[in-house]
Amino acid sequence: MWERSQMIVGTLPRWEAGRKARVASTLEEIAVLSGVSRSTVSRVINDDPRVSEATREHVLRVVRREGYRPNLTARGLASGRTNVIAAVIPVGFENVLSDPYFPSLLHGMATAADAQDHFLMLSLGEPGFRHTVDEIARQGVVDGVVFSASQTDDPLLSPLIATGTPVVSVGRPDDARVSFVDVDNEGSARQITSHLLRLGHRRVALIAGPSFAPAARDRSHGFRSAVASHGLRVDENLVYEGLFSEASGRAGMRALLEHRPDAVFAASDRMAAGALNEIRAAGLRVPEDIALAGFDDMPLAREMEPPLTTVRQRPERLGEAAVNLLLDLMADPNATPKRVMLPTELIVRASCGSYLNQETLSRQERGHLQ
Amino acid sequence: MWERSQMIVGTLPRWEAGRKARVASTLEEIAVLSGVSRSTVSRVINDDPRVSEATREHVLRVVRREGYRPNLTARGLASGRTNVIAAVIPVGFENVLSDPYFPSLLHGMATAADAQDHFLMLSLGEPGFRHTVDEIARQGVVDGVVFSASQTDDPLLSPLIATGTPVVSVGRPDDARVSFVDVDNEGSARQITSHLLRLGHRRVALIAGPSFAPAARDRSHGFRSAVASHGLRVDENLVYEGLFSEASGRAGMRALLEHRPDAVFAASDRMAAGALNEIRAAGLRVPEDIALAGFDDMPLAREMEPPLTTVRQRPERLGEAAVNLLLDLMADPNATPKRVMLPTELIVRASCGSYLNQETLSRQERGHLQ
DNA sequence: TTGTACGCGTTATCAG
DNA sequence: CTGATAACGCGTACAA
Repeated sequence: MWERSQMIVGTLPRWEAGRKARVASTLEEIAVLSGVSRSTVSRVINDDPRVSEATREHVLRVVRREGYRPNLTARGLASGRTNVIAAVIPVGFENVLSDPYFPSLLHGMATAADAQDHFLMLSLGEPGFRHTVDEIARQGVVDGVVFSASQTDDPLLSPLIATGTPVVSVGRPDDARVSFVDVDNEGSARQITSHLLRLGHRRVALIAGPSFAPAARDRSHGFRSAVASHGLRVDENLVYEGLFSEASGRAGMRALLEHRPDAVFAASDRMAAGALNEIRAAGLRVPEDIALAGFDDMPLAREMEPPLTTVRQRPERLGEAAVNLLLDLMADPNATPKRVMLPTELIVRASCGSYLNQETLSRQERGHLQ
Repeated sequence: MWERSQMIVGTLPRWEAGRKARVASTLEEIAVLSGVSRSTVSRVINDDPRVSEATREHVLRVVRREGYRPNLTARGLASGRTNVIAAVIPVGFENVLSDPYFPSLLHGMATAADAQDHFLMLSLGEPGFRHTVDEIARQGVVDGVVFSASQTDDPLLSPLIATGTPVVSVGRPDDARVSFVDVDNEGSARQITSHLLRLGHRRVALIAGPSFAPAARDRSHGFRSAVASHGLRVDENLVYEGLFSEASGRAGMRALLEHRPDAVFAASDRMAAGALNEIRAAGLRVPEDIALAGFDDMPLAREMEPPLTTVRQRPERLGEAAVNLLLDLMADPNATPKRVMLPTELIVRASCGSYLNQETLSRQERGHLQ
């Protein structure tokens, strides 16, 4: 049963409609008002040192009085730079909804861009859209692009690179020419897997992410490396490849249970959540029967029962780092591709059983819980 | 206990560094290549009818062959319009994280903007940021602004309006001069309250949103209007003003329980979730002892136990409508302020007890659940 | 129907 | 240190 409220389109009482504040709005006007040439005003605006302190102060006074702001379009045409960078987020809409990763990432990018006097243009890059990133780049509207795809061989990337526009990828892309920022997926996975092994677990299973995603591959490598360095063999029966989703985590756990793991590392918190449900459905307990660990430290991780041991990454920092790297690249056009790896934190909670160690728990609570 | 993985900055192997594809990139070049004047090419690009079919086809062929794209900066300078609109989202970062409202809204705005050949510039408008919206507008980088604030008397709004830039607000603002899009908060609240009353509840309580928010005020009015139209008096002991947050919902419910309500309408799903927790903590059941309804239809609403009866609004549609209205306004500069009200849907789930009516349940399931 | 010429507001390159 | 003046790439009256 449902009802619709109707759609209403109306008109508001007319006010003092858009009375535009009268301000001097061109270099020329400021020049006349302060009795110097356009060029001098331009120099003042751009902090060019070749201006006497006296005229600079005088001109600045007029500029402030008139509330003058340079027209960025004209500046862009003359200088060839627009001070606009694009954020391309070609991920399905579902993903954006289910997880605060992208809002955080965007927030970080917007913060860094603003701090460096740049503007951020949003491009979703979805299949049905008319304007693709490379087109936008070729129309000269942006000076550079931060590219954040879920599939790192995204079809939008190649044409974009071909335009010669500086690009930074968030997450390691397949194409080795592009600079990128990323968290240390492999090292982090090795670390959390080692944590499970040090707690005494010997049949540690892996619910991996999709192998087409570099991040997933890196996490799998970290897992294997940790198992090997503890002198164990990786039992391929204890490895399942999922899709980062809760459903695939659940399916993976169902498959793995036959092989009696005593611990599971899921390469995403969502898959860990699915695994937990399946473990419960099988009548087993976490962490008493099976220890569980995830990756991402989504809000979900803290709210799970028991709270999930996981790897914390900070999407906001990724966004900031991506923009800063991009601006570096833009400053030095023929720089070599660069990469920036951001640190992660291992967040130990109850799901892996280490809460049995009281000292560990209290340190954890002081530092990171809640 | 936690460990940090280290930050790594490295350099990638140098590839065929940024080989920029060679393309004809100005009107002039195209003109030469096709043996006509710049103006003619310009006319072709802009679909000016005053071009013979023959030359049009010829020029278009060259344009396509050369992969020419007009420089939007130059076009902007010449035409005075940049085809860029700004999305201003001056809400705390926490809000963006906790709820898919803003990602949805942005998605809708991006979709509509792209469909109409416009670009979307993101401006968070947070207190610490250097570049405020009005400044951006005055620098001529955007043709119009969609403003989506939580507080509708946001200090950014007045200076923005003073610039004369077309503005559309998402949600009714205090300032009557600005056009806006909104959902019918009052009508929807009246509808869901009536639903509770029709189910036989007589002591229906309200957990309202903050009175500084027009949406909250409108929902409160709708509630009161429904109660009155059922011939009842509003018991002010059964009204609590919260902050839309879960914590305030919980606090509100604690206060209301003393006055023995048999139903509660919370003006947001988050407050409803808080209320549910408090009801549980008091040893009462939903819907047997107290019926519960919310507003928003966040994903949370479907996942609650019991699932929450609520009002569905579609932030994505709001975003599309806002952009479309803005473009209308931009096309007609001295238009009067307009408003667009979007429909909502009453989503009936188990939390209000109407699941006792089997017919209602099955229709609901067919149409809207899952 | 097509071409000429000017203007949009800035930056950058020259002379002075 | 300052001031002309030429780009920047495109739109658009106006003329042809």
